[in-house]
Amino acid sequence: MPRADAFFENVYEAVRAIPPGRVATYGQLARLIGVPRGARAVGWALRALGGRAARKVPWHRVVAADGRIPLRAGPGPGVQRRRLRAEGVRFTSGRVDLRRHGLRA
DNA sequence: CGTATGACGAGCC
DNA sequence: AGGCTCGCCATAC
Repeated sequence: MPRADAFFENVYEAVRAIPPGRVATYGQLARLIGVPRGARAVGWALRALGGRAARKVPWHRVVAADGRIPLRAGPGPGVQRRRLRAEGVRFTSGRVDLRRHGLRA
């Protein structure tokens, strides 16, 4: 059972569960870990992700609810976009096509 | 212990 | 459609 401070771990675990070629939104992840309104907190957790730990977590598969990539993400939005593209994620007008790559049940 | 901050989201104007 | 404000959650100070 989850410890009280397992929030970050839960976030990372949820992100790790995102298959290549697919993306999830902050709010969606928050919901998966049982905190429906914790989208911002999820962002906090990912931000706390150091470069070292970032190697184990596919943070680039996390985008905003509208499919757009936050400008303050990781090393830079360009990196994230490039990585997603490398996984076959399609972009439409700078936005990820969530209907096609969104995390679905 | 109260205030401020932030890789967000939904609602309103 | 686009932009602004308020609300939520978990930290930092």
